[in-house]
Amino acid sequence: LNHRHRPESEESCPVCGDRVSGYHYGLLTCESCKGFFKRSVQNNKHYTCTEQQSCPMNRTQRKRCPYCRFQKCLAVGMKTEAVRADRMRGGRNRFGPLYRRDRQIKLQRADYQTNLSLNAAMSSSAFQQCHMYNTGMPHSGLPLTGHPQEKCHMSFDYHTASTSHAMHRTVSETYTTRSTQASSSNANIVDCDPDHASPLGPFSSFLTPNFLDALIESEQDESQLCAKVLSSLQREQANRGKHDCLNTFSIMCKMADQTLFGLVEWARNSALFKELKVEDQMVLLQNCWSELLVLDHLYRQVTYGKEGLLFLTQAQIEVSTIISQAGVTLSGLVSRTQDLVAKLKALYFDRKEFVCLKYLVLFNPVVPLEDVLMVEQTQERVNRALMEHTRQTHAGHADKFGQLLLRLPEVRSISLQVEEYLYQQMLHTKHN
DNA sequence: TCCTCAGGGCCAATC
DNA sequence: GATTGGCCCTGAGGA
Repeated sequence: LNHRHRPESEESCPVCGDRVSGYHYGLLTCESCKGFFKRSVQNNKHYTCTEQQSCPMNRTQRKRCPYCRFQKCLAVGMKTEAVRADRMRGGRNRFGPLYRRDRQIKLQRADYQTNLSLNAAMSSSAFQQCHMYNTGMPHSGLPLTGHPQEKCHMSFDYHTASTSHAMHRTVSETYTTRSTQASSSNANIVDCDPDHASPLGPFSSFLTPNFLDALIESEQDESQLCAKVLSSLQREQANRGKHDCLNTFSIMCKMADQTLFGLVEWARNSALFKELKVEDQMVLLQNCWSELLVLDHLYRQVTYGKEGLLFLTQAQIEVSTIISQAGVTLSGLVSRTQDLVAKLKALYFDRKEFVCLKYLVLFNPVVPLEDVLMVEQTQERVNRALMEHTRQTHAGHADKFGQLLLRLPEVRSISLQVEEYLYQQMLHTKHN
């Protein structure tokens, strides 16, 4: 058999969904995207998108927009530095160990999947089984006895990445290669794109008086985010077949999974965040990923949720249903979160305030950083912007600024409980 | 020493 | 003429 048709080729390409032919430039992709990525980097291509820079990417439409295709290649983790500048053929590159680890992870995941299928068949509680699997840690193949805060440097995998460990993996792996490649082809391509060029650099828009407006403008479109999460769920369901439907908890976990990727992308695309060194970016993200996730969930509930219902993309799930199905810890978490949602609703929590809180959580100077000053200054600027915004838009509610800041410790507390819960599940599943 | 597999190149097909 | 994508060649590293 040709090596391009190994068992792993059963997987679909994270860029276009076509059949995977092997590891190419950092992860499993199809032959077509491999070639496209290679040509783009070798020829230093800079494409432009005639639409909204969010063109659909699948086997039939991948040729329509090279800009979106290349962006997707980068987003899923293809590494420009794996394209050889000297064009030397054959041999191995320095990603060999990464590919080996990734294979091990996939093997372990397959083992877990098999075990869980057997367990599920013997258990009366399908919910419990599915919920343990979908919290995702066991199949990540990471050390199970380490401290929760232990930093893991595992391979980047757009499809398998889940929850906390995967977050560390995502942050670590995505950044490791960039940090060592100061003159990466990726940077060249983006920087020389006339559509992205700015005489003052990427930070220029934040030198304007409308600091908060600049922050909001750089935010991802909410409907596109929802569409991404939804299409991911649909893909997942399509892969499972009609007799193996995702349950409520599975859906929640999958959504959290996708949301995490969205949040990492949000941070990485932020002009303020890009000003930091890669090492600092990693430290900040690893420090606050769960808070960002909780905050994102809260905002969604405040904006779209209804009384007694949990908003999940396009479906409303009764909170009481989740609490009745979940264990003590999880139902407690859901209740605490819903309490906080009620408080934020009472404050008329809006999108600009949500964005400010996200930046305040991200730019947290508590953790050890090289450029603490920049992080502190950003936090102060966002603080001032939030204060100014609440003063202008809620003149009758003098203390709104203070009330919003008081919610952050609660977010932190819930996020720590979420992490703790996930690690418990991880250990529980391992022992079983 | 042989085998593996992820690089690059080639070229017919397609745009 | 440019781009795509499937197939083949190459060669470092592991067994």
